[in-house]
Amino acid sequence: MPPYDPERHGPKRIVGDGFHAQVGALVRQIPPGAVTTYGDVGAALGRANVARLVGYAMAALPASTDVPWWRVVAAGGRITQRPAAAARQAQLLADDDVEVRDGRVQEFSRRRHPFPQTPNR
DNA sequence: CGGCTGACGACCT
DNA sequence: GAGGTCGCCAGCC
Repeated sequence: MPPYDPERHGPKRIVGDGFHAQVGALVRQIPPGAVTTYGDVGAALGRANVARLVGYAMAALPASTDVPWWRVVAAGGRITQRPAAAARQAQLLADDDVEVRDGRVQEFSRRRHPFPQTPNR
């Protein structure tokens, strides 16, 4: 069997109020000029060690999404994606007046979005 | 139902 | 700094 091909079958859909949907709802709250990390989103949901899953949730977003996925970066403000996608993310961040240089969000700690931390479940 | 895939991060050697 | 382990969601075939 050939692997799943979004070019042919379209993007995965995110349905209901599962983990991916909760991630999308949180990321939607990030205003222009702010950024967050995969780990922070998981922590804001009261769940440590799910950074990877947050990354998966971003990867599953349809192209038409209203979720500002480019405001989610890796720990320390690093951009970790395929080079082509990272370039697109850097451009979108630049549109937010966020500077990315050498795969790094500049002044990362100052731009990090303060999510209200939900208690660990 | 089972196997595969995919934008991470803390911790360890 | 470079590698490996482990945690654990959700869609598709």
